[in-house]
Amino acid sequence: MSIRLYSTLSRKLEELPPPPGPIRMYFCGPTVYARAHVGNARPFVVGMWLRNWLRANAYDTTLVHNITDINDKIYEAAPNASAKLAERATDWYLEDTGGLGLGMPDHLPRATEMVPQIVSFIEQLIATDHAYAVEGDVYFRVSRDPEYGRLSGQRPDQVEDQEPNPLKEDPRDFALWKANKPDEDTSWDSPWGRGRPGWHIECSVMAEELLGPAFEIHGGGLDLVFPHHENELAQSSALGHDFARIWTHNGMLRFTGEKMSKSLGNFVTLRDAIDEWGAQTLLVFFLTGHWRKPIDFSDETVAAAGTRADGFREVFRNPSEPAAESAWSGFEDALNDDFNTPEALAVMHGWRDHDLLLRALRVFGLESLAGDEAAPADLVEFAERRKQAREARDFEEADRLREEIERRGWEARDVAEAPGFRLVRRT
RNA sequence: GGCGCGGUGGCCGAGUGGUUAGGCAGAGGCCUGCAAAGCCUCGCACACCGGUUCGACUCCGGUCCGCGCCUCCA
Repeated sequence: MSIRLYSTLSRKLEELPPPPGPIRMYFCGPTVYARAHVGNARPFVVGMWLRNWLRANAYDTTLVHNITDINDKIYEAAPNASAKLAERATDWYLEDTGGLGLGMPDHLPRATEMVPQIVSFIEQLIATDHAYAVEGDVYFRVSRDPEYGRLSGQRPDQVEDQEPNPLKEDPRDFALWKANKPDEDTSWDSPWGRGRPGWHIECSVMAEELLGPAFEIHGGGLDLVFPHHENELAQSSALGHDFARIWTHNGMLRFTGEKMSKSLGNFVTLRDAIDEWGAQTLLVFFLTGHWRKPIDFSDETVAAAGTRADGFREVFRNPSEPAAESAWSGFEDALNDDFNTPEALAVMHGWRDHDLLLRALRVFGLESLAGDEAAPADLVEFAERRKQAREARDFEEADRLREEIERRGWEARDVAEAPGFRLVRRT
């Protein structure tokens, strides 16, 4: 069975070419002006998992995940000090996503590293009449693109009115380059004067610089379909580039009934979530929902994911039972069919074969579930004493020791095999 | 107003025109000094109303409800 993914652009499942591809992927990363929240992690996680799965299937893959470090948001958050904030927030993002234990994408380009390429891209758009410069700004001419709206389904004439901007020929036009303003501490030289790139152009440029003018998959949050991705597509199409063939948009993370977002204030930072629940539980949590659907982040749903993670750990504490030769295909089919992780999880729960389970967990960066943490020496000693107490039928002492161990966050289990007990970290 | 997604058993969550999803929680049992873990057993679920069909949770139409985008947003 070949691998298929649902594409927003075609509104249907698209088949990937056979291995080794190549499959080049671009997943939209964050604008760095604050600590990332759990919802921001979803595209990162989905992108890394997809790359893992493709590699497991002998694909040659390249994953680009950008850092947008030039943006209105950053200037607003730190007037005259945006560069410093962007740098710090970039470090946070790398640290927090790194904490998930999934490794890193192949490239993490930053907008500030590609300004010359952005300028040259804009020059080409002007030269072909797809853009126009006015008073130090440059705008994309939406009316030149008869296909504008094909990704999002938005019709330009139906888009709600925006704040009027007298410099624009048409209110739907969007900025490619913005003239430097008083509170903005970063700016670059350009044919149109000092200034900096607009929002969407950096993604077109970073993607094409690293992946070429035509690549396989472009991912990102569902909230980026319009206008961000629509505009990326318009910019690149204007130069005759195919740009991305398959557009994957992950569903939003919901928290307290609504999309988790900084502007609504209903968010939990990724770092806090990792501290509270652990990376493994968080990853299993993401696994419980299909990537395209919204997923609810709540104590109940995350705790349930934690219990599932425990279930997998438990499998490795018990002897491996070889699975049928066909066992893998259920897992494979689930992931090949639009990367259906809830279905894949269901298949995995039936497995008692260590090698097989480990192979599957590896796809999701969860191979660490296979190894138990060693207990502190003093707890091992408690467990030894508990064992002796039990042998002496001093059950009061034995129970006291068990409670002591539990107070320290561990669980004492009596087992038949040597040494007669097992210490398991409680999660 | 425009574009789009969804409503499945206590909760999460796949899926299919007619056969068990799976997990979490809960009940009973085996095991245990008691536990824990594990194993076994247990749930007449598919928002509502019409229609198509021999038969629909699954297809079509409508209604209600929820969510996302149209403004910064993963």
